[in-house]
Amino acid sequence: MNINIDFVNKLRISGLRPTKQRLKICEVLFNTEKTFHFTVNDLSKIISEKLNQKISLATIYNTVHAFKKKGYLKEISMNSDKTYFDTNTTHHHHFFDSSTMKLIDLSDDQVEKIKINKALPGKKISSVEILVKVENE
Amino acid sequence: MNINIDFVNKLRISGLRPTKQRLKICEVLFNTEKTFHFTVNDLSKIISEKLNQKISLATIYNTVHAFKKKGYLKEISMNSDKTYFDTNTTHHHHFFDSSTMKLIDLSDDQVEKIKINKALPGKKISSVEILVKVENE
DNA sequence: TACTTTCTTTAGAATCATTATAAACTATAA
DNA sequence: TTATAGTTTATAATGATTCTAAAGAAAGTA
Repeated sequence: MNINIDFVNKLRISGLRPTKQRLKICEVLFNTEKTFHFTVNDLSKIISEKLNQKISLATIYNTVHAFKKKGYLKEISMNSDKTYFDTNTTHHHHFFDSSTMKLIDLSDDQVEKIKINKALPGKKISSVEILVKVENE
Repeated sequence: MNINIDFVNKLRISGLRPTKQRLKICEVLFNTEKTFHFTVNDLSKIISEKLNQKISLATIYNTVHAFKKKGYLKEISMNSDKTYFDTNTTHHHHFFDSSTMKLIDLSDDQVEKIKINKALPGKKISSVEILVKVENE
């Protein structure tokens, strides 16, 4: 009946209480087939402008960080004054279009296997991410 | 005689006046075999603490940005609250050690050729950078 | 050399993203 | 219920970076 029942469970399983703020944020982030990239500010605007809801900025930060910690969001490595998050948590890469300042997914199978011929003693690799910068031709 | 004569020329050729602040920053950044990674704050500390010189933070920002624009410095793509720069402007990659929060160079020839099987219409690739995150074993 | 123009430096203010604080509120379990 | 631990919130604080506008320095010209 309620589409949110899944989110309630998901949150509970993760040890996060299903508050209405978190459920609303889940709806925005995960109620779509498509994955997408956003900043905290983007998310805040969607909630206040499109949905006419009021969730404190602090809560949005808290929630995004909690979701990231639980593995429901990924932080994207690139330099920008803002931090970008990605609802696609599978292993993948990104294009960054310098002309539009937009990120575009580059799935792992669209990149031929990366082989790194350097090891750091006592360290293990936790991730390998490619950032491909593009610009208008 | 003066080692700085090179920097004076380099700056002039680039259309930047060789001021004493810029020459001092050149010495710190380029007067060594080794390339290194730094933040504006690191650079500022080296100048004030190690060299006992006083260069305004605004000037350091200005200079670093000017050098980056001229291609003498590269900005490193990774998420951090701070912006990292690299005196190694050749095409290369990085390890980021999450345990120590330090960057380590990964030269281009230590990575087997990256092939990307996705093209974005009307866009051309300007760079391909890999960030390998590592942590203690 | 003297003068003029343009560039540069600077301190301090302003901005902006993010985090901390601490009080009010709410979900949950007993 | 009622206690407890987890959450939300407005607001203040922080910290990196940029802006501003005035003083200073380099380069060009006569």
